[in-house]
Amino acid sequence: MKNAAESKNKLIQTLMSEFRNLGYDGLSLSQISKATDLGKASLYHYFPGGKDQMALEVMQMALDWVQTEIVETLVSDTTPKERLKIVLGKFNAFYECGEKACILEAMIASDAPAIVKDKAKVMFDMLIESFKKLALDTHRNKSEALSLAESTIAELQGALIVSRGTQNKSIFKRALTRIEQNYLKA
Amino acid sequence: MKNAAESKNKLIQTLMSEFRNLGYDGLSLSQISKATDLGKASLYHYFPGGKDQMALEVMQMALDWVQTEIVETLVSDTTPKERLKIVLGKFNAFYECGEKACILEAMIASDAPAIVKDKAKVMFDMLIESFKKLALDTHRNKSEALSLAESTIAELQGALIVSRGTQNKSIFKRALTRIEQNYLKA
DNA sequence: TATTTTGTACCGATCGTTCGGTACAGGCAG
DNA sequence: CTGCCTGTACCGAACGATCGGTACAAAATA
Repeated sequence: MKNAAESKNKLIQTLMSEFRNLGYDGLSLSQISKATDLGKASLYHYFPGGKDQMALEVMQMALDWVQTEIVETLVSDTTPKERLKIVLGKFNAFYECGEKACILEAMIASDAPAIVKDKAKVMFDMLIESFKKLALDTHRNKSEALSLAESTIAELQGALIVSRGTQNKSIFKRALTRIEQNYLKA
Repeated sequence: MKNAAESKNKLIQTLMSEFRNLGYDGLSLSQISKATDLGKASLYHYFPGGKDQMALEVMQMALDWVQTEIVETLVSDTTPKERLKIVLGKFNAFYECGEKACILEAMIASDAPAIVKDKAKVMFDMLIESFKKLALDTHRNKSEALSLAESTIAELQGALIVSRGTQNKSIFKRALTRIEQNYLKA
């Protein structure tokens, strides 16, 4: 059945949304059960490894998304300016203009299992590495490129937190604008 | 007794350290009991309001620190360059070169009580406002000053997360350097 | 019928919290 | 000085609730 993989995908997406809202510890199995309209038995049918596996599969889906939507775009063969614009648009959609938190931050900040945090580390490294490549395509030397890439990811993550904390999503919007300008200038 | 207030201060500092590590949900009363060498019942002597009150008093201490150490420095009468240097040094010390998380982020990311998150919002607003004043003292117009201030706080918060997530504190160090340069240039 | 999916009823552990109490110090009356 | 009183500091034990997780049989689907 083709529908099986699809419905599990939907399931994981729901889990991701919940984890992003509440973090690893903050999200209980009862809440998951409500959010997914599945009894605990059903949840353990799909995720025999329990909560850890749920978090891990959520992270794997996030990793796949980063790989196909962000990394591949950033190393594609269009102009740097265009690559950046596309990627920032995808971020804006994924974070819903700054209203939804980042799953990486949600896991890093809580005391999620080490294996989950390791996935987050891999993703951060991937992101920095691919933004560094972008920066290298805009007349930067290695050191400047690294700094610009790190600045990009940090501003993104930071803006999400501050936007959320102050309930002011224009902060996130301005951060995206700044990131774009950082690559265009000089 | 003057000693009483002092020991409670120490107590709150310990709580802050624990909350920063694990977030609101991740930190249990049993862990607090161990970390403070106080029985759970004793904790309710100091904090009749329970865990909520503990988090709230931690946030109040953070707010006082922000007010006296950061805001007051940023609006003092030395040169902008010097004010910035002092403040960044204090951040670097407080976050232990990027190894310790921010209490604001820890609370915002978890599902802490609304009253706790409100305190975080106040602090974010204070921080942005005072960095904006600093930016206004360096030939910026209002719009640029706001953007620079938001960028400062976002990079700070973001660098903390990325540093922690990748276990690479040089990321935090470079972020501080970038922040400094952002104010010095243009 | 064979397999996948689910509801129900549980489990031990831990959650945040409260109760009933002890130990001890300072103030005050005799 | 003695004996009593009161307040602060603290703790062991237990509370009800919920945690993450399991066993198993009925139900749905193929």
